Amino acid sequence: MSHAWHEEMQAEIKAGGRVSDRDIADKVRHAVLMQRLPPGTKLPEVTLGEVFGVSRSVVRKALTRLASEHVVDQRPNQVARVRAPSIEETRETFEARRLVEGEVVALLAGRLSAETLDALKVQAREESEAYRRGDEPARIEHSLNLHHLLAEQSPNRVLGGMLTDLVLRTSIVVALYKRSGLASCYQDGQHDRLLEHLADGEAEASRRAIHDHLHGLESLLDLSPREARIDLMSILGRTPEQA
Amino acid sequence: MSHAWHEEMQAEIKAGGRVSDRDIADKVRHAVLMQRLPPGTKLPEVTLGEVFGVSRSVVRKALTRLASEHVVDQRPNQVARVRAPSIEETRETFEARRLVEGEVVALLAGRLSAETLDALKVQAREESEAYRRGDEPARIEHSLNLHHLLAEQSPNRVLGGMLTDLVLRTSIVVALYKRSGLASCYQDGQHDRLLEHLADGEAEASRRAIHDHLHGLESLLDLSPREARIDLMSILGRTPEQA
DNA sequence: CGGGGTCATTTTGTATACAATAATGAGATA
DNA sequence: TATCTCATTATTGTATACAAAATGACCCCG
Repeated sequence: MSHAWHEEMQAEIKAGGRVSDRDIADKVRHAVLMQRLPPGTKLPEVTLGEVFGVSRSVVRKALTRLASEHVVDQRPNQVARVRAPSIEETRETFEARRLVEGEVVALLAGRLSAETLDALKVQAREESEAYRRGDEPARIEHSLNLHHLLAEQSPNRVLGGMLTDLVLRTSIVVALYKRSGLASCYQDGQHDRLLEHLADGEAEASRRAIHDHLHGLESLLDLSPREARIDLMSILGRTPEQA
Repeated sequence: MSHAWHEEMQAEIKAGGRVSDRDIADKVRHAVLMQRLPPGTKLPEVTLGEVFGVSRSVVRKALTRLASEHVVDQRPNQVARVRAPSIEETRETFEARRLVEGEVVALLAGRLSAETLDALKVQAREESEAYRRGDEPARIEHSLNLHHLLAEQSPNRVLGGMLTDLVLRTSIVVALYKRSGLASCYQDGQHDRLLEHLADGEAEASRRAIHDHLHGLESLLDLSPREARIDLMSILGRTPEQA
């Protein structure tokens, strides 16, 4: 674990009251999303416990939760690590998300209340503004909020839950495989177009918009199998940062 | 928890060696599927621990795992219970499964090896035979095996994992909402038809076959909202069996 | 210089003790 | 008789101790 993140967490802890396993999971998940904890990072139970001021029991539950979300790799008798999905899994995650999110927005088209539509627009605008001023963390945050809102609003809650999971997994692999040159994966206007179709009640157009959006996002990644960055890393045992 | 199940488990434990949280989760999951543990059944940690001869630590992990699979309801400071999905959730689960399993079989059409195709046919035949001789538990087992095989063979492993989850959840609600008069939810020949389309490489026909199969299955359930069996049960605090 | 094995260290797995919270039931009161 | 209160009990939440396993370093030997 990185020392910067370490101290940041401890500071936050002092302020608040007790921390639950959910709190820990939230913080770790967020750190992974923000690339503060790169894939392969070890997450020893005692260390995490010290960071958050709780015992291993609570940490273990948090790690188990994160493992069920595919954020962390938890194998028997081994320290948990931030997961590093393969290139193949990345493609499959995108395919799955296209299927599920496409269906969700198709179901959602024309059914959104004015309030939620406004909330979605706010996130889209904030995202675009964050992009313009070069604030990538904020940009990611707002993009995530937008898709998370869509998942929450899904008339089909089961599909909504699956979508929440897929949005998380997609974000992780985007952070992992983003072309090194690229500063951001922002695609101008795509969210706005989706929102228009949703407001107009055009189910199939909404589905297409999401498909295009996700295909575009995937195409911004470096998924060339030759390099096999991850495999090399794990094979060579190069662990980004230890506790 | 029922006493019959209780003793059965203890007997099994004596035979085998140590039990892991995964073992416990497997056994409980299976019992739920087989309706040995009806929805709402309390699952106190100490009791389960005694049954399986382990301490609460292991039981807790097993319960957490089952909760992430939506088999069990685990709320803070309350005893875990076998989940009782609502009628609404039942419909949504079926809808989600149609989407996902439809896509999986479409991807799978024409890509199955002769061996797996044979394995699938074996399960279909065994299911039909179990139905004919009135062995409902065996019938369910083979039907589950068939769909589980499909999920495992999915070229897209992410979709495959989601399908595994949905097959489980569907089975639970089928057990819950099966029309009381019906002895079985077997639909003659539907699995065979699907297998034919898969062998012939007809993706869209396979998708339709699954859709029909699942619509048919759903129509065999008693999903009339007036009765609201579950809600009544939970409101009246009627707990099927205590520990 | 490299391979392999042994031992100390680290880390997880499990059980248990105690604290905190929720469920239960008895008894008093209207 | 119904209901409210409060003590009792049952159950989960958390921390800790010890066992088991993996890790890593070191040394020996080829």
